[in-house]
Amino acid sequence: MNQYCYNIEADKEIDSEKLKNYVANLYRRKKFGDSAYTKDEQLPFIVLYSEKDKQVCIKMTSRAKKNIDRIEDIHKKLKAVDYKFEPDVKLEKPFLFEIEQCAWWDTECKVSTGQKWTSLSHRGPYFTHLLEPYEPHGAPIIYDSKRYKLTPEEERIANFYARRIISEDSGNVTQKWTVDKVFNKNFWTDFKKYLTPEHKKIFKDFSKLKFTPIVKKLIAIKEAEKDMTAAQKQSKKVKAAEKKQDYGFAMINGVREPLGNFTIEPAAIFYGRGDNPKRGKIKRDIEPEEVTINIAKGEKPPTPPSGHRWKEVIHDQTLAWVASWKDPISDENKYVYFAAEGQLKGKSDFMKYEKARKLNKYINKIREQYTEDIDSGLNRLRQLGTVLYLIDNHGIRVGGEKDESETDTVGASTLRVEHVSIKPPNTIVFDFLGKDSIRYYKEIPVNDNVYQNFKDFMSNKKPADSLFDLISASDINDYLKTFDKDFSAKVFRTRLASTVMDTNLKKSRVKKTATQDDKKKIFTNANIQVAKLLNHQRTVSAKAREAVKKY
DNA sequence: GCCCTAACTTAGAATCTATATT
DNA sequence: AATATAGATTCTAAGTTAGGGC
Repeated sequence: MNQYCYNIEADKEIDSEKLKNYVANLYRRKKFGDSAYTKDEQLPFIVLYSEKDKQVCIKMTSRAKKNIDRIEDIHKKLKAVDYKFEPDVKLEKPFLFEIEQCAWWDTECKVSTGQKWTSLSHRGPYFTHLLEPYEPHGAPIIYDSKRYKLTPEEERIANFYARRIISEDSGNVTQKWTVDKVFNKNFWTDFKKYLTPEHKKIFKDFSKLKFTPIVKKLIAIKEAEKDMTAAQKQSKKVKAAEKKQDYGFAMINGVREPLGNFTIEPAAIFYGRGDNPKRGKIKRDIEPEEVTINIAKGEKPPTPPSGHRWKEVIHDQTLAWVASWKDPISDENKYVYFAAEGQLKGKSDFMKYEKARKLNKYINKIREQYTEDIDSGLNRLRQLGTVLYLIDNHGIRVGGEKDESETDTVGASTLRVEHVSIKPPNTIVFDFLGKDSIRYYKEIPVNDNVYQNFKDFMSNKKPADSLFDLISASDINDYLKTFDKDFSAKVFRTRLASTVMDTNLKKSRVKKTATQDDKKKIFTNANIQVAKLLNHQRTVSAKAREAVKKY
């Protein structure tokens, strides 16, 4: 992180801008009577002020070792007088601000199941729409060749659509949503709810609405940002960093850890994947009144934005989240969690691989069992065995039940007759949309029993009928629980991917003479093998995406 | 027991940013 | 200096599953 902070001792209100400037000057050589730095000798840093922590911090924008050495050298030179900003405002000695790492593999930091934490405190989530109110730009919308000035609220929503037009015109996006009928219909239905009664009367037909002036305006704003002075750019960086400093961390079990997403999702267009029937709808702003806060008992609950209150404050030690609200589009809960590098996520990631390791020990036994079941006299068992065969050998997700308001995608247990075809003598062709509507197309050779089962489960059924009609995801998981409580369908996918990675990486160990470059190639190749198996889109860049598509 | 959903993991798309190239 | 590129980061949608509630 390379950030150093000073605690502030003050008896009066602090002029934070003045203080930040004072601290910045400590890191400019002039302060110590030396000759001024040349342009490229200047230290790359920004200065942050945190009201919440009563701290002022210097944060490096480049992590180069030589810069850190120079910073530390300056700290050694600081004298008592340097710590005195004003008669009543003093700084304490600077300390290295680090994300404290709690070793989750170590007993010291053991998070027991059930109880996730013993102490928990935080600043509460950030509400962009309340804390950074929308500033209208005034560009009009065109309806039937006439210009209409929008209210700030109308304009804000129109911006969402205009921004999408800009992204699509840039050619760097994969979807052309603005020409999609359902997307436009959903957007228009919701946009009307934001229009004033007068505009609603005039704007009758979405296809007659033109966003061109707004598009132009937004592009101009972006261009202007590029032309900002260095100082303006710097001040933008400082603002973002200060926000993160104040809202982006929480104290858990006495350790300061970063949160993953500390802003409540702002209003936006809902971009569902594939043929999600809700694509294009407008996701509205969430108010503090809808947000539940989870914090330790006895800890002071965070202050909501002024004029607002929280829906509820709870103290539940079995939960890993800090704030939650209901998403109005999906009607499902959204959460503010800790970032991946923290103890909770670290620990559960560790346990995930431990489960995969355990499964690897049992795998032969389980294979023996389901191979026998594939050939069972009971149809239900034959289906269970066949689905497990797909999950185990081909990493296909188990697939849960879905209703009509969701995208029609499937997994192994929810495959329908229309998703498979048989290719004699022994090949099954899979062609279906999986998670995120990613197409899964594979021709898989199978043994006689599996082949026969597919034939049987397809016969006398309509294309839209379920292939494995006697079982569901929970049956698969129940079946796996008979081997061990830690096993579930997803553990197979983790085990399979880990095994493929391991096998491929071992190739680099075979040749002791392998160069760094060779190793890199082997690693890249191993990654590709895993991605192929798991049917992942390797979204590295637009160009790579294109290449993958062609392939 | 079974159904439902809260809570948690996984993942693609878009955007940002650092660096290489011209 | 301007532009191109690739890798990192951000954002949030879409899965899975344990366990609560009947």
